[in-house]
Amino acid sequence: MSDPVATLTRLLQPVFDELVESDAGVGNESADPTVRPSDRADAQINGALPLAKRLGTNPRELAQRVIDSGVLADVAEGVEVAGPGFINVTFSSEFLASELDVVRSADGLGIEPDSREMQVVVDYSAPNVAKEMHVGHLRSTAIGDSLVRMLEAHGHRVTRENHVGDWGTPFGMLIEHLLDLGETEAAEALSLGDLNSFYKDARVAFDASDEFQERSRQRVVLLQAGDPETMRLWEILVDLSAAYFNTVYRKMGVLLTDDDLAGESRYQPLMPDVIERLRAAGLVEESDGADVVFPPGFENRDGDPLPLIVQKGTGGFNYATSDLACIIDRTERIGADLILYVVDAGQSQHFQMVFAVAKMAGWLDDETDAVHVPFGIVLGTDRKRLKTRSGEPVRLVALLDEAVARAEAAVAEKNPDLEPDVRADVARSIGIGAVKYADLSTDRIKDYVFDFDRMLAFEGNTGPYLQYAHARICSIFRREGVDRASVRAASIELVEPQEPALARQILAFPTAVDAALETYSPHKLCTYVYDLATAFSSFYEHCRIKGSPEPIYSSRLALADLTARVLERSLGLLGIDAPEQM
RNA sequence: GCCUCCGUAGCUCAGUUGGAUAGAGCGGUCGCCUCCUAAGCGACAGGCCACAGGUUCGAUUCCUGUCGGAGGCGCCA
Repeated sequence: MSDPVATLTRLLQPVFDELVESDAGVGNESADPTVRPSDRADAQINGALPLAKRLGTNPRELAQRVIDSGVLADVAEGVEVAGPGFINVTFSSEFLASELDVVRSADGLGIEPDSREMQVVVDYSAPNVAKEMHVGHLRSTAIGDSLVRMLEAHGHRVTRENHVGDWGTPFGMLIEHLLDLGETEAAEALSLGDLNSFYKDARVAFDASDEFQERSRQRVVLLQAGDPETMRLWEILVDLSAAYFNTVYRKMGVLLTDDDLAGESRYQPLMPDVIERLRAAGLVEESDGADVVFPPGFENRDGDPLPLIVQKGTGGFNYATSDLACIIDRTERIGADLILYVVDAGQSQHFQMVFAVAKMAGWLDDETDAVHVPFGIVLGTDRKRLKTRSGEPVRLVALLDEAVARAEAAVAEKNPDLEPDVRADVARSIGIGAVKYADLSTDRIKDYVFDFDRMLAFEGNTGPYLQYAHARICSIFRREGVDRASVRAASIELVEPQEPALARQILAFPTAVDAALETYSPHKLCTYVYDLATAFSSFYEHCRIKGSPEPIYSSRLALADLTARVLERSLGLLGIDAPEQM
């Protein structure tokens, strides 16, 4: 780990251990040095206070003993005891420069693979076949995509699973509507990406005609029986929808492909086995005609035990059964150590119950964990759930297209010299990046306000600001006629105050990724990148590169290059492009 | 009624597993382009961290309660 704050912790841990061991009376529980970034110095060591309490000594004296150990001499140029016993540390420029040398020669820019390589399954996106993707799918897709990228960067094997809704009673209606339209006409309508009207028309036909309803019910029976002709028709719907989803995914620039499709239909054959195994474990009870499992600790509104229904009174299976089948499949076939469900917060109790039952059945344990990664809803500027004027969900593509169009207009205005085809690419990167960044940059558990003006304002904590910082650096090298790779061996000299500040921010990169991954919160990485871009902008204003004498000139170019690499990598982990000009 | 999540500057949000004087951006006021992209930088103003207790040397952070907002609560997915 190249982060100097982490290095400090590593250096100090033996010192704190020694202090604990030297006092027989306090047990051998280790003491955390508690090193934190500080606004009064580069870092502050807080661990002396609680330890002094345990040892019954004066905290300032203890802090002085920590300093007297001498371990800070190699990394710090300023060390002082402050307040009740804090130790303020200012890193030496030489130490920071040597840490930068380590980072810039490493592919991971400081990121290192986890000691335990895990097989992780990430369940995200999950649109419905023959239904339009809307804002609700934006969050799951963007957050899941970023988590996948971060997990892979940490050396884990990641299986993406797109749990599309491709099964269930609505398909009787959809297939009958397909037949009524005629296969070729229906195929044309669906391939245009107009899934909304297809679904709605089917619903209208269903509501208007008893005969249609009856046909639909018959069709569901045929579908569940695996009737070949019905399956063929069903596959048309699935394939056309998947093709449409792919156009959206390509537009968004996420990793999902057809290989990641793991629809509900895939788990249908596994359902009876779920019931059998639950029965064998003695977990199934009969309640009001349904087969259920009562996980402890859940109650309904009357205070009675709340069941997870695994087989309906009609004999059919439901969502819970399917989720349990998924868990079995993912742990036993894929060998998952960890399963992430990037699904809205409203499903929280459902997942808690499913996981509880899976643990009762022994499908999940300490070695194999399942985690619900919940997120809040997208609000309009009126603070209500984002909808169109007519009250319908906003189509995701409409949202993305408008963001790109607005970005294109802004680029045309701010940088009219850009070649038209370059401009289109840049506008796409900016527009999509702005939408994703707005989604990823706040704590996912909270609802957030979707506001084009804000996310595309190109100022403040937005995607475009970050991309701008990166493009600016690329521009420096273009203007100077210097190849970026050529400065990577140059000696780095940190002179002006903005230079060590930028260095410290660069070195904090792996810590930021760790923190984001620890709680599956991409916004922590967003906060980091924003701080990095800010540190660079400040450096750029105060530390002139062009015309500076050597070795300052090369040093600053090296710092700029490294900043750009970390910016690009960080944005990459968020699934956001870093254009070279804008 | 029970459960979960949320409540921080006028607005939108951070706050790194309890640390000193709570930070950004937008909006407001004021500076900075004969100079590498001003899509920028610097400064000022703006706070009872919803409220009340508790634990602690120390609480925006942990616990309890109250108020306010959102969501969930047996055969939809």
